[in-house]
Amino acid sequence: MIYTVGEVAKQLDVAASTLRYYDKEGLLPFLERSGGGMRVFKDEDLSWLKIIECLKKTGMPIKEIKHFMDCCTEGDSTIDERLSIMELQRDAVIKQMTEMQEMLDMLNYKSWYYETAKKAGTCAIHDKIPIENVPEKYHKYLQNK
Amino acid sequence: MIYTVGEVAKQLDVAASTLRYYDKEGLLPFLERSGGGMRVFKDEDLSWLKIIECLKKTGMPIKEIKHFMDCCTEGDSTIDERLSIMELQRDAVIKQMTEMQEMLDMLNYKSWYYETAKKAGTCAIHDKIPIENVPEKYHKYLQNK
DNA sequence: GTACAACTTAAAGTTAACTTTAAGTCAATG
DNA sequence: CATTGACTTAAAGTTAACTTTAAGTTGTAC
Repeated sequence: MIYTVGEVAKQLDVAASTLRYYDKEGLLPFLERSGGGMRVFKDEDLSWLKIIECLKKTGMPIKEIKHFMDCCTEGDSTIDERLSIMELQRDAVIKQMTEMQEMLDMLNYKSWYYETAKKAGTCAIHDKIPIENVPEKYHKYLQNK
Repeated sequence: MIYTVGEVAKQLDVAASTLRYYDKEGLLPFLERSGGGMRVFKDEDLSWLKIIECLKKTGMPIKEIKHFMDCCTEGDSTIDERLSIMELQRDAVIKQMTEMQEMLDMLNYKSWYYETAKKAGTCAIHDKIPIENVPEKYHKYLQNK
């Protein structure tokens, strides 16, 4: 199967203009054109778009993704570098997830805080709750004035 | 203890200009000033900065953070809304973490892919590896041409 | 073969979140 | 009380990642 830019955009839920922009920035070296100059996407190109999406979603800037794609085009001499790029990105994601978990913990505390305030009808309740009534996991968020 | 903008910037590892920008955008309604017009941060203000940081790191735009801070200033009549903001943000973070895990899985596959290519000296090895030698968890990334 | 929707390009515009600049003021030190 | 580093403001500048525009071309459906 082959697809136009609009069809691929719909499949991946991105704007067609975004795919054209990626092409202009050199992210899609695999892309071929029809006789009339239209972009022609093949099924295997969707795999490329998925790895690009993966790098983008994990925070890699367009220029670095281009560098990775340049390595892919260059061939086997860049295997080491590509492995290194993937490992570094994996480590970055693990770091991001660790931070996300910390943020989630804080949001859980804040949800508990406002649930408690809601039941009491006022945030002032939090000046009166004895520490032993605050779940242990939230102790680190309590202010030590 | 009280702190200047520069001291707080150093403590939280952000630029002082960023804190001034947040102030200008209305994110720091708790901030007081010295007689001479200098920003004065108190210890309890750091807790505010931490929740702002949490919302920011989980992708909330400045304008929405301002809205949350406006609610905080308004008082107990906004408890429901603040609870709702926290719960929605928590759900958003859970979604982000799920996606992150998928991205991590793909990066792990790609790392394996390039490790294998590195050992063989060529990416072409991947056309020759029988599917039973590909770890099960990576099967979903294999192209079905 | 003629509509017409979807494609093409280059160039300009948009948005968010800062960052920098310039000109001036504050506050701690010797 | 002068120096000096850190602060103040408003306004302009920066950057990334698109998005829109305008003018024109392609390809499919009737």
